[in-house]
Amino acid sequence: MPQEKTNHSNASPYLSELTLDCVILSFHEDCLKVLLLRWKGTQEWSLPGGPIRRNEAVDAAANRILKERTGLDDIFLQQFHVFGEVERYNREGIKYKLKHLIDPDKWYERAVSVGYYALVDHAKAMPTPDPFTEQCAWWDVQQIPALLFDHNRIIQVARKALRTQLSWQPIGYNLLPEKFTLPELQRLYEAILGKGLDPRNFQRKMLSLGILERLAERRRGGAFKSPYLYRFKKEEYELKLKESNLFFS
Amino acid sequence: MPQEKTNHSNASPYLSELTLDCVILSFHEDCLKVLLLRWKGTQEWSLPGGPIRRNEAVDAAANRILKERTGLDDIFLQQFHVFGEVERYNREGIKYKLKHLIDPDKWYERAVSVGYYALVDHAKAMPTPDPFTEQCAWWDVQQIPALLFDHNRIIQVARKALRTQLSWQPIGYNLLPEKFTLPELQRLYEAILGKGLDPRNFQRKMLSLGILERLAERRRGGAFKSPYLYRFKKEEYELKLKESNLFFS
DNA sequence: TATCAATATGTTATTTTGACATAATAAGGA
DNA sequence: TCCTTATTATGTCAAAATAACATATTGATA
Repeated sequence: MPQEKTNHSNASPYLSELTLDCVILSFHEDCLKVLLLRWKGTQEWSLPGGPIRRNEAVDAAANRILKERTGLDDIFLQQFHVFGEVERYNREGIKYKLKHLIDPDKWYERAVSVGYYALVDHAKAMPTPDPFTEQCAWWDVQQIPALLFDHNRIIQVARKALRTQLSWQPIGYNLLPEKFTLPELQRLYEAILGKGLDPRNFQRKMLSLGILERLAERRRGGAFKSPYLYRFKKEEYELKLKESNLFFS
Repeated sequence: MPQEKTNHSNASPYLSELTLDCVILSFHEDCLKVLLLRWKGTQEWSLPGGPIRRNEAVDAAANRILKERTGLDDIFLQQFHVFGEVERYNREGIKYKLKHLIDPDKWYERAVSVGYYALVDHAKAMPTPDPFTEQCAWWDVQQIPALLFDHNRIIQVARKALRTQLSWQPIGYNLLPEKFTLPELQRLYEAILGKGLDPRNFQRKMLSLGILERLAERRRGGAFKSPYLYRFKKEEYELKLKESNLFFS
């Protein structure tokens, strides 16, 4: 509902008050990784993100950024929180650190940010910097440095939202390669939940969801018993994603 | 992460691209009610909401609007979705319907809206219109008319989010009076979930959460056996609100 | 005091969960 | 070729949670 105001036909093709930040997660070497960008001429890192075009839906902008930073399309991308504190964006320290890239006088007064998280296949993603940055790399979520803006907090909130999602929706479709083993899936769950799980109980629970298909193939190459390969049953998986209500069946 | 742009020191004290909408719910006569506003000189209804001040956090704005429309403070208010489609706000039909209130030339080009829901005590809320509206009233969620903007959809999404919340968090602290009976609580759950529940199973499950305290008092006045009154144990309730992870205990 | 409507309450079978240990296998090295 | 080692696959049992089900009690009213 609007307050009356002037219709300032802004020349910029971007919204000036709203941005988004993407917590893009992958799973590699048994660790959760998050994609970060290093700003040109600095050692300062931040989340991928950016402004929203005036003719672009917010969800579309999130998909665009995911595509630009990883080359990936058609990925499960979840809004999880709006970061709307007044001082989250415009802080003198940041302006100073980035003044060689952005004129401090042209800094946004304030930017509210919509947080998204995405889960992608580590092997398929092609990390790509944006015009302000010169490096795009995966960081172990356990070893993230101090980031620009409130991005450390955004990652914390995303991880909590992801843990919550895990409790009533399946996870893993985009995070794992098409074929994977149950121990791999278990390690993914352990990485997200931050704790170990019993393999027997894990298998029982996972299989009971009815979203996994065991293949005849096994994985070879390790110095150990060959594990079976599994694949998600796409339809059943999507169905579980949509359901979501557990209480009182 | 900003694109470089001009720092247009906007004269308006409000953000021009971001608004919020509040789905304020209460429970009365065994039905879920939602608070709606009727615009001056029209029969058009919409959700409470509005713009965000430039020096105000988004969550603070939601609390302000809740306070302005109901007189209530300190209520559980939950962000549940960002509505960011390009055409959701600026549609010719709406401009025309409201042209006697807002100059169509001064209409926002686009407004992204953050959706919040709140659960309030029907008896304590004082429905109060805002400057654009002349009536503020409770509507049964089953009987909502066609609303302005995308507000019907916003209510649908809010109700779904609420059902999901119900599955892993307690509900009812602000929705019910301080003292209430188990059948009342059950009817609240039934209204939210849209289905009947078995009273014996409901009681067992609710009591097992450890957030209810049975009082010595009973409610008098009905032509039937006096039900016991209960009260939420605030601390345990807040704890349950914070926990939230159910999967693999 | 009889009736009525709503409330309070308990049992059982089924399902789900959590805790727990061992045998099988593939590779690599002796 | 065989032994070692790391990893995977798998089953049982007790406890807890769930779903399904019906009746006795009470307070007001007629």
